[in-house]
Amino acid sequence: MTQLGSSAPVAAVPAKLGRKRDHSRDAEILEAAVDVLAEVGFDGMTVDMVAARAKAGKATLYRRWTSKSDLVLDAVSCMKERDADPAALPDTGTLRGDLVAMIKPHSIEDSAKKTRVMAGIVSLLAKEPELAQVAHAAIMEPRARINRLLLQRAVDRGEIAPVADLDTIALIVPSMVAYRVLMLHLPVDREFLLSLIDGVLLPAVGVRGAAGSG
Amino acid sequence: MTQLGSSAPVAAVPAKLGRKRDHSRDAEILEAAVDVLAEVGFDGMTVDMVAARAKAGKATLYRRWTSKSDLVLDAVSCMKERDADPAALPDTGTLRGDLVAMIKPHSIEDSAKKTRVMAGIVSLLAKEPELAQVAHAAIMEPRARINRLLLQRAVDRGEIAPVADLDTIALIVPSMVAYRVLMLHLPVDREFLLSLIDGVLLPAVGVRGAAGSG
DNA sequence: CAGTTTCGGAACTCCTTAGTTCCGTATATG
DNA sequence: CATATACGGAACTAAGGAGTTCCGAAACTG
Repeated sequence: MTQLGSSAPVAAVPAKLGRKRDHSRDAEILEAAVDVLAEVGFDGMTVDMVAARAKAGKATLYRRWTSKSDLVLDAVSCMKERDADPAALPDTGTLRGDLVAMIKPHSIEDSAKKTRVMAGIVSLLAKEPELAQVAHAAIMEPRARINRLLLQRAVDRGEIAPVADLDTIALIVPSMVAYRVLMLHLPVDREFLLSLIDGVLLPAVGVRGAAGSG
Repeated sequence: MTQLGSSAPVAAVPAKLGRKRDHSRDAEILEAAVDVLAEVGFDGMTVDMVAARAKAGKATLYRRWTSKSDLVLDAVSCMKERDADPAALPDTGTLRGDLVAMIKPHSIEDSAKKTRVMAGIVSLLAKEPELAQVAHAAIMEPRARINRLLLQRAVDRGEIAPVADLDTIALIVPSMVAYRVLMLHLPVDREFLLSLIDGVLLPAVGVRGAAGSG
């Protein structure tokens, strides 16, 4: 029945400390599953691949998850990090400054991997609505959430006019990044993200930047 | 070797007129393949499914295409219609009018199906660069091309300022439609498309529409 | 009306992979 | 040291699907 929530990784455990059910081992296996998923997709992925990558036996995987689908569902849902603390987000005083400050090599790499995972399960989503929800919540929504926050702060400080459709605006960059990775198979680099910010997002919210004039 | 270009559907043939190699039969089979692809994706699709849908024998399929991949490659590339004649595009005098005139039930349905096909092969694109190119050219590029044309006309008539990044702007709507269909599994209806036009695309090119005011 | 060709369809082979079982080993407990 | 538990790994079963082969039936050819 591909039931989720069966295992919550806890970490904060030194290393292998025994032969009791080791929940940090779960996390290692799930991480291996995510890696394989990103590389070959759900249908290209075999349980043996995941076991090998995690240096585990296939039996171990089936002791912890009931099926391949169950494993993948858990792996995807565990990709969701704690929501970023709003106080920890950049606060440069301008919307553009905040958006640009979000562009870091680490976040680009992270985003690319998440998008590749998404690519690996896209064809499943139609059949598995539960996975669709979990995947979106874990992979796509966090970035949109941050964008909504930055935009709302810009509205609150009067930098931009109130936006009618904040949810849609916040999806511009994630959508176009996903398109570029999935459909075009082009890399997402700093330059591309800057062109989205300056050429699409900021103009769309009424900021006339250095790019627009002709 | 998954070679393409092996069959060009001709149509313009009354019906079954003989036992010579019937190229309109190719088109029927390819259409069946596209339908199945849209419904279950590449990995969910079996050659038997396609044969059954086309009321053909599996042997017939293998007489015409060397492999499942070959069949799919041909099917996807045959989805590309002739490029729309620029003269046949709407010409209402305003960019918004042209964009809205492009929203027709037929085109919405067509776009949804194309996007579902794309979803069915996304995970393949990483392994099959040839398919990636063909799929993009057949499925995604035509719509972007139309958008580029409409935008360029608006620039030419002085309605909007010259756009630095026309290619990117033309991808806004296709990207966000794809995102909505693939990731969110929400329907793409007229209302959503209008909200993209008025809430994202037109603001991004500097048209202050009726939607923006708060 | 023979001869030819392609057809639809069924039966078949072969391979991959999900899921199971078994076993020797390593570690913690007492 | 004896016991119990979970482990990694390998061998196994079962099912599904790609690709092949064969055959009787249709329909064009001449």
